[in-house]
Amino acid sequence: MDEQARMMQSLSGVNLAGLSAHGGLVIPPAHMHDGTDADGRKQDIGDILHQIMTITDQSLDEAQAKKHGLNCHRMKPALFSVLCDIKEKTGLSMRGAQEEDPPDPQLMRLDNMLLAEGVSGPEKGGGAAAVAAAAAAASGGVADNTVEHSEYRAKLSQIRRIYHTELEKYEQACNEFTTHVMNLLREQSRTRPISPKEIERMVGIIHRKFSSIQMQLKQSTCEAVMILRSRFLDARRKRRNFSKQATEILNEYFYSHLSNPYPSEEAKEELAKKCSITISQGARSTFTVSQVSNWFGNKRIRYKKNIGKFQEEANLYAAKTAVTAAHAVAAAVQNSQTSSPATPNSGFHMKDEDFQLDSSDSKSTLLSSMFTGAYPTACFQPDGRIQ
DNA sequence: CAGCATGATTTAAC
DNA sequence: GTTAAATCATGCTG
Repeated sequence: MDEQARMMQSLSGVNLAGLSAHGGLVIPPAHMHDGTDADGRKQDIGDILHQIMTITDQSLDEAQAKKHGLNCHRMKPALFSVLCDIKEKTGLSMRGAQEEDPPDPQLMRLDNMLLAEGVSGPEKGGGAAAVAAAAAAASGGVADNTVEHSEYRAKLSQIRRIYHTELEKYEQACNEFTTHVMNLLREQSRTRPISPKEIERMVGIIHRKFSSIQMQLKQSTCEAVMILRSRFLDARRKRRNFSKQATEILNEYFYSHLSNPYPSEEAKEELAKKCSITISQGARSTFTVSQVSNWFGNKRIRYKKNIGKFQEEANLYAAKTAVTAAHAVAAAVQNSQTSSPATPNSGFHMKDEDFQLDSSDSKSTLLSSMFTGAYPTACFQPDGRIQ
């Protein structure tokens, strides 16, 4: 502990004779009235100071004996209070520099992240919710309960455990060390002037040191979580094919709206809802609108690029839709009503000008094809010709 | 393992 | 904001 050495250094520089001028201290006049007497006292004080200064150079037993001697010295109380006063004065100048420092922004960032990831903060309940939220956010709102997800959760709780045990260890070590230092200082305060404020300051220093170690722990924990996230929750890396049922629903819509395969926002929501309901092995528990958009975007471009390849699929779904439509018509007829099963929306065209379309609705095309025996092939051709 | 299928992302146009 | 188009990265199959 070089605190002691520093103190001694500061004390050694104190010229007791100049104290009144320097530190505003006044040696009691009783000791000053006689020059010889004052000289003797000065000599005495110098002697005491010398003993204090050299105490560290001596062996433990010797020092102990010297300490005891000094403690019992008749000048001790007076000198002690003088030294305390000097320290108080010098302490004033350093107090300004060592004021409460503002919370470290870096540490705050780390804390916030750990809290958001569910590593720090409340146990399981809230933490798990935060994890689920993070997972959903990472995979574009898809809160799937897949195998990887539970694996992710397991790994995260492992990180969490390590983090907490380490944190506890640090806290314990910090407390132990603080107690130790405080005891040491309290013990020392019997022989050298140590103000409570000084102890407080020392505790602050220790805590800062330990919190910087804690910050390293938090930093590496954050890194671990980031790595885990990128490995498990990056939707792009962990692409999963949609279930057969979901693809079927989407394909049905696509081929029955081949002339205008652009579902509205409501239609997308409807499709997303329908696809979410479908359950099959490895299926997602939710199906987002953006996934529907992605699917239609991919489907349109891929269909357009190679209509021939999709011909068979188109026929298949056309037949399927035709059967459904036929049932609908049959039901309508049976109800002896003349209303049409579908509302044609004519006069549209593809976003791409090259794909100008016929004015007939896909459903009416399908219905008429049922009776002619021909399925609609492509409603839009790559060369832009109307079919 | 190669090659194709497919969901997601990026970029640029509107 | 949506979209087409290109591209990426992974899943699947022979």
